[in-house]
Amino acid sequence: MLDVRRLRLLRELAYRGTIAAVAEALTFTPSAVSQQLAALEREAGVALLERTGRRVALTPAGVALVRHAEAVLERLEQAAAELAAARSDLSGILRIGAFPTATRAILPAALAALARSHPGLDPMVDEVDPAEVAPRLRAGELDVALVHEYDFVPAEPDLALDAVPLLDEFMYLATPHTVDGEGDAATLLSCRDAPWIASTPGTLCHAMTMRACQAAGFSPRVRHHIDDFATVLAMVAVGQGVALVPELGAADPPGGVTLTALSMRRRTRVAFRRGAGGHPAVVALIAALRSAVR
Amino acid sequence: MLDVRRLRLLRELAYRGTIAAVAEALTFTPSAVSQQLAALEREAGVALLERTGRRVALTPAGVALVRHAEAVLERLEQAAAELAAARSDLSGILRIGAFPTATRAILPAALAALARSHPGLDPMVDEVDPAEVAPRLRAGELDVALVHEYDFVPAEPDLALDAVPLLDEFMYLATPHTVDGEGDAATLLSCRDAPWIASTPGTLCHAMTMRACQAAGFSPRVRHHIDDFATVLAMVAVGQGVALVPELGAADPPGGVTLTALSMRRRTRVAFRRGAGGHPAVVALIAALRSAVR
DNA sequence: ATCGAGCATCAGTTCAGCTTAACGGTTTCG
DNA sequence: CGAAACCGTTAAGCTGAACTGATGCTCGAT
Repeated sequence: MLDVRRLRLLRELAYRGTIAAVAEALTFTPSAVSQQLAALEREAGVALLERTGRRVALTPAGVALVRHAEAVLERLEQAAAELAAARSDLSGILRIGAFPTATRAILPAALAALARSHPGLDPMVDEVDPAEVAPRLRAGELDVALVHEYDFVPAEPDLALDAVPLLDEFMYLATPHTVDGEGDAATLLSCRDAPWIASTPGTLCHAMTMRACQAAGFSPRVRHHIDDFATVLAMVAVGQGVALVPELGAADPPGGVTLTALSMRRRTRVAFRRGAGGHPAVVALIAALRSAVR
Repeated sequence: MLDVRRLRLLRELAYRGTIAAVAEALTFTPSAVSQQLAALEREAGVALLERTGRRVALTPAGVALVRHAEAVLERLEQAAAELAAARSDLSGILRIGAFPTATRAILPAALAALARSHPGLDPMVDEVDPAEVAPRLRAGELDVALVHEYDFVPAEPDLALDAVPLLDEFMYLATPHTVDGEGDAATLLSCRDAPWIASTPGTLCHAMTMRACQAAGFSPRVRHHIDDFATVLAMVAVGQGVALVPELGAADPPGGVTLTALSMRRRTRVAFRRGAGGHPAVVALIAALRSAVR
């Protein structure tokens, strides 16, 4: 019988590309991963890995096996969820990943609701950029995560993960009040020469600002890199630049800031390992999140 | 993550009912099985087994988990089959279970065809009564098995196994020639007072004879217990009794025997572990069997 | 040409899981 | 009603699988 732990390593290799990365993700040494994958190949009787240069790549047989591994792991996840549902007391640790805005705007109310409905559950929050969510969910470092995607930065689908929608927001262009008034509403293009405030490079929000401007036909001149939208708005208010902010980040704008709704939207979803959608803790958290965003 | 080896033990327990039987089937000690199931329960966090008297029974949660175990094991079987199909050379041992008549009437030609088409494959035949096939397939002691079922002895469906039809035969009533002729054709009922020849008690064929007679309204007086149908017919020929024989067992009847076709049928099928239907060795054997029965 | 990154291999160690042995409870049979 | 057979559990000890750490090799980049 094929060893499921080894199949898990193979699946992780399919996502991460190198044995070293798999080892780091699952807190093993590369040596252990290499040995286990070699054992899997011996079991399989077919080459699963191809040594290309100093890396390894999956053979077609390896890719095919990964698909089976996904299915098996999904079903095991489902079984675990059902067992958890069968337990009368819902307790234990629930590791939640969330992007900063959600941590501030949604999670407090959601965790309060969760504590009321399921006092035995022990939520642990990690601030994680959506770009890093998928690997950490797969690796089991997180159980649930809040992620978002922008019109210009669609999330690629992940066979190992599943998600349900939570929130659908407008994006706003934040500009400082000008003394003489602007007459027309601000547009992306009208800000092409203004200094911009974006998030830290490498984050999804940073990519969103860059691509939105590029789609409007220009490359923004970014002066500040700031992740917290409240801070961003404060900077906009004092004329340090313009910025794109989502509805959640613009809930309580300071004076001196004009918010112009754009047609761009941001969709927030709750992601989890495929098969874990029936887990009572996941169900409970989703319910709490929904109640928190009304 | 739930341990699949332990899930396999749980599934086996669902079929066999006692830990001792599971241990024997998988060649462990009862102690090992007990320890592993205890570990599984600890992992699950829910009671899976109920101690009732000196036995154990599955709780509802245990039954539910077995369903997941079936699905996981099926998918693993499928993955193994696909890997085998990816191998250029089809080699290795193929363990075949067959009931005696099939061993004699079908397998020689089938194995010859198999050896021609796949010389690298190493078939090993075990004579196994259909009643014992299911556990041995599940336990992995057999890879493929020829089984049959009679109208009166339907095989109960097994979630862990799959099967494809191979052969559909008439059953014959074998009676000795009488000197004065019988006028009418013999019927089951006309033989109610004759001595009967049946198979060894405990086999499917034995059950078939008993139930067919009971359905006709009488209880047969069994004088001989003989499994080989050629021998049975020889005994019928010398007036030692009457018997029910399938078409395959009556291919070359000796003189002195009258064969009367009945409306009863016997269906022969090829069984294998669910998910292994795509295994190239299984596919090859089924093709060889089909060619052997024309 | 040299250095770093990445994978494979080997030896050593640790721990999960097996066996053996012994015990307690339950059913069955004389 | 007592004894024996059966079944499951627990404790103790041992074996082997799997992980770590060290070493070597190959490829690619500076």
